[in-house]
Parts: sequence; C-alpha cells; structure tokens
Amino acid sequence: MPTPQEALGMVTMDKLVSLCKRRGFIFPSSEIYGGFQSTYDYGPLGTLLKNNIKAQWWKAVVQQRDDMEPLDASILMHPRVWEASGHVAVFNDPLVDCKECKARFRADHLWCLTATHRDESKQYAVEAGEEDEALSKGRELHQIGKRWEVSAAPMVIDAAEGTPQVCPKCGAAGSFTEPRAFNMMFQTQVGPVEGSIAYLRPETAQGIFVNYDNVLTTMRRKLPFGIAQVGKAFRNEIVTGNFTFRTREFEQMEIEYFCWPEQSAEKHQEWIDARIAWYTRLGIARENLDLYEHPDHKRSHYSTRTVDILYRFPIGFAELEGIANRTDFDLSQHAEFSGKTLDYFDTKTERRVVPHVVEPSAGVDRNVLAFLTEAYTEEEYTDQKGGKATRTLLRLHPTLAPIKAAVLPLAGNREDLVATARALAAELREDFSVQYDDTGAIGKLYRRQDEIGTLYCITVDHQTIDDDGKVTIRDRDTMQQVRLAKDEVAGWLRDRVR
RNA sequence: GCGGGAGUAGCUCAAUGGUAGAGCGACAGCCUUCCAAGCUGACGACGCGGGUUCGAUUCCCGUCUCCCGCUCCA
Repeated sequence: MPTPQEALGMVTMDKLVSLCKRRGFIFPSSEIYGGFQSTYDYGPLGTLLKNNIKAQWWKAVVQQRDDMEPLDASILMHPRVWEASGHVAVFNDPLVDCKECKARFRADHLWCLTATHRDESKQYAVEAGEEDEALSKGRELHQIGKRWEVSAAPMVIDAAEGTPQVCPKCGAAGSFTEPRAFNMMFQTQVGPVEGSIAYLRPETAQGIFVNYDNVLTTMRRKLPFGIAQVGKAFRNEIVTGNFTFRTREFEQMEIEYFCWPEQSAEKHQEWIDARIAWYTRLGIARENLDLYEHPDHKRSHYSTRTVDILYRFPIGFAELEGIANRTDFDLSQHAEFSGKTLDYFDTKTERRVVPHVVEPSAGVDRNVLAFLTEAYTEEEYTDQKGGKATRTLLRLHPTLAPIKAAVLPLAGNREDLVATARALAAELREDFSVQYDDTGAIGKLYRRQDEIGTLYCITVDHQTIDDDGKVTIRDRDTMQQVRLAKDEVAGWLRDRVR
C-alpha cells in the first residue's frame, strides 16, 4: 500500500537513502564493521550540502541582522549546568513495560484514580503527565458521573502494598516490569581518572545561556539581541530511526533571542515568520510546511508557547524546527545555581529584569533531509531509442547545491578539448565547487550531474577552440542551453549562485 | 529495551545442501560533437560467530545491523 507521501508523488525514504549512498551524500557509519546503530557519515557531497545549509543559516540569522551574535561553545560543560537546566531530572525518566500488552510507560506518568460515591468506590488506571490531566482523562475514559468524588495518586510500581498496579492499556494487574531509569544524557568522564563525570550536551542552548553575560558585555549589546550557535548535541534516545531523522548524535542550529518580558510574544511570532520565510526562500514549498502549536500539557516545563515547524518528510509531516518561548526560566535557573547575577539593567530607564528568551531550534540533519526530499525529482521522458526513461535530478536551491558547475569536454579523446575544459574548470574552482568529467558520452555526464543537483553543465566543443571561444551552458532544471564566451562564465555563475 | 519483518556486488534483484548470476553504476581502453549510444577488459557479494553435515550462502542457534510499531523530540 502506498504511503500518503507516495500517493502525492513524493520520493520514498528508500529512494533517498539509496541515492545518498550511491552518490556520496550520506553513508552508514562504520560500514566496514557492519554499521553502527543509527549513526551516519556525511560523504563528500553531503558535507558540501550540509555546510551550505549552515552557511545560509548563519547568513540569514547573523550576518544580515544587526541584533545577532555568533557563538561556538564547548560540548563538555560543568555538570551543574544540566542540573540547573533541568536535564538531569527530565532526562532521567523511569520507564516500565507491561509484560502482557508490551506497552511502555513513563512510571511517573501512571496514575491510580479512586472514584467514590456514597458507599461505592472504584479504581482506575490512567496515563497522564500531571494530576489534573489524569483526573480529566479518567473521568472521560471511564465515564465517571459528576456525583463521584475522584482523586488521583501516582501509581507506585515496585511497592508490594501500594496503589493497585494496573496497566491502563490492557487492564492487566501487576504486569509491570521494574522501573528502569533511562538517562537520556550521554555520560563521560573528564580526565583519565574515574569518578569525575561530565555529560555530552543534549542541546547547544545551554552553551548560549552560560555565555549570555559574556556576550552582552563584550559586544556592548542592549535588549533585544540574540546569540546563534551551530553544533553537535547528543541524546541517548530509546528509539532512533527513519534514516537521519532521529539519531543519537545530531547537529543543531540554535538561537536564543533575549528580549524584554513584554515583547517576548511579539518576538516569538517574528521568529516563526522569519524561519518560515527562510525555508521557502531556499526552495521549500509552503504547502510542505506546517505549524504545530504545542497544547498546554505537552509543552516543556519552561515554555509558555511552543510552535513546531513541520515538514512533509517521506515519513509524513514531522518536526524540522521548534520555536519556543522559554521565558526567563533558563537565566533564572543559572542565576540561582551559579550564584551569579544574570539580570539585565537598563541604565536609561533604570529598569532591572531577567530577560525572556525566544528559542528557534532547528535540526541540521533534518534540514539536509528536508532539502533533499524537496529537491528529489523524477522526470519521465522518451529516450533516443523510443523507450521510456527517467531523469532523476535534485532541484536544490543554487546556494545549497553542493556542486555549482561541471565542466565537460564534448569528447574525452580530443586533447585540445580536454585541455581547454580543464583550464576553465581550474579557473572556476577559484570561486566555486566544480567538477570536471570526461569519462563518458555527454548525455551520460548530464544525467550524472543532474542526480547530484549540479546547477550548470559547461560544455567545451570544437567551436570553442576553432571558432568563437564560446562554451555551452546547460541548465539543470530546464535543460536549456545558452552559449557564452569562456571568460564570461565566472561572472555569469557568480550572478546565479548568490 | 519489547514485539514483528529483513540482511547476497556500489545500487536493484536472482539462484542453490556441492562456495553464486544478471541489470544498472563505478573503473580502464577503443569509439563518441549536446541529453543515461556501442564494443572490449578488469574489479566486485552470500553481515558476523557458532552448531548440524563429508560439505552450509542455503537448515538451526546466537549476535550485529536495517525496516515497521511502542517512546521522545532537533
């Protein structure tokens, strides 16, 4: 059965994975050792694509704005950072499995409801994040009448005489495994001596918060202003998968935007709009983006509003970037845990606040996957022999395409064509990523470049040498050709790949 | 981690209890003047470990990896 994405003519994940492997974008990591779970390596073209995406991000969120600063903080940080941020607690969920129905629950999300009415009393089990939610969920699920008094208590899994242990899903009693702690943070040790632990950061954001004051003072900033950072983060996810969509090691492009408390809602919306505009400008169709407003009970403990930007991946709409209003939570926590003042004092108005923070947090690897998904195109055509054939191409935005131009001699056995083409390629390499290829007939070379998204194929023929000094430039998307003087190619390209 | 499915060449697949073929791709050579032409050549795989067997890619067990679901989120 085709997935909804296939029905829309979208590329399947299998085809993307295959192309990525075949053309040097993304390889399974440690492949010669049989691979390593959920890790991937970016190959030559994937590296270029990923770097181009990050470069466009830096340009849009830092270079082209007057209110942003870049930062590159270390992955290892003081362990107290993660106590302050809440990650030690939050990322330490105790999980239990129901042995009967195989469902898995967070142990702290299981509740026992007791409903009483006069002499009658009933007990129910529900799964919920908080007590209020448990109560309303329980009423709904078990249709407890209004006259019933209902109370909720956390289900105690390992106590022999605690609240009843009943699986909310299948109703089996006493079927839970012992709770096991899943610490989502990778631990490591600092120095060769055991005992001094540190964490691999589960988000780059905290590196920004702990440097907030440094940046503020050294860069002479005033509210509002933001700090941007790109870097690796690590989460010991229980479940990974869907190619590079969810991996334990991943890269983030994060912004923490510090502002006055009363302007945070407005800035939040501005960033949502700005980020959508960035994606669409780089070629993502607006209808392939969707917004998801986190309902109250799903939102992180620190956030007043969180909006996800979803992309229509081959697996369906899924999160590409999360934009949260984190309020003053992080700076307040760090002020408390570090004992340092992280207030902002405005000398003009003599007003003192802890700034509020808007956080647009995007996944680099998901960006790569999204842009590849969007770009992947198969065109049917009739070949020279009259048969059906498919042209596969990546319609990547000019700034993102890993290779901007390929220089091709029309025949690889003509030394003069080869020499001229090589010289032109060398000249263009000063400014662009360029490939030279003479290993096949021209049609084959075109197809090869199409599949990696090369913007232009520049062909040197006998006229170039014998006659007019012009080369043929062939467009990836339209296959249209124009002839242009050899010396004008660099300038012509420059106008088109900015 | 649990349940289900699957691992044969770079990719897509085939066959077989007697150690494996193809198409495409990639490589070398010849040829080739604009959209995957042709010819020649060389390279290239049974995920790993163990068991049964005279002999295992094939059967069994374990393990690893991948896919789907449970969970979480960039």
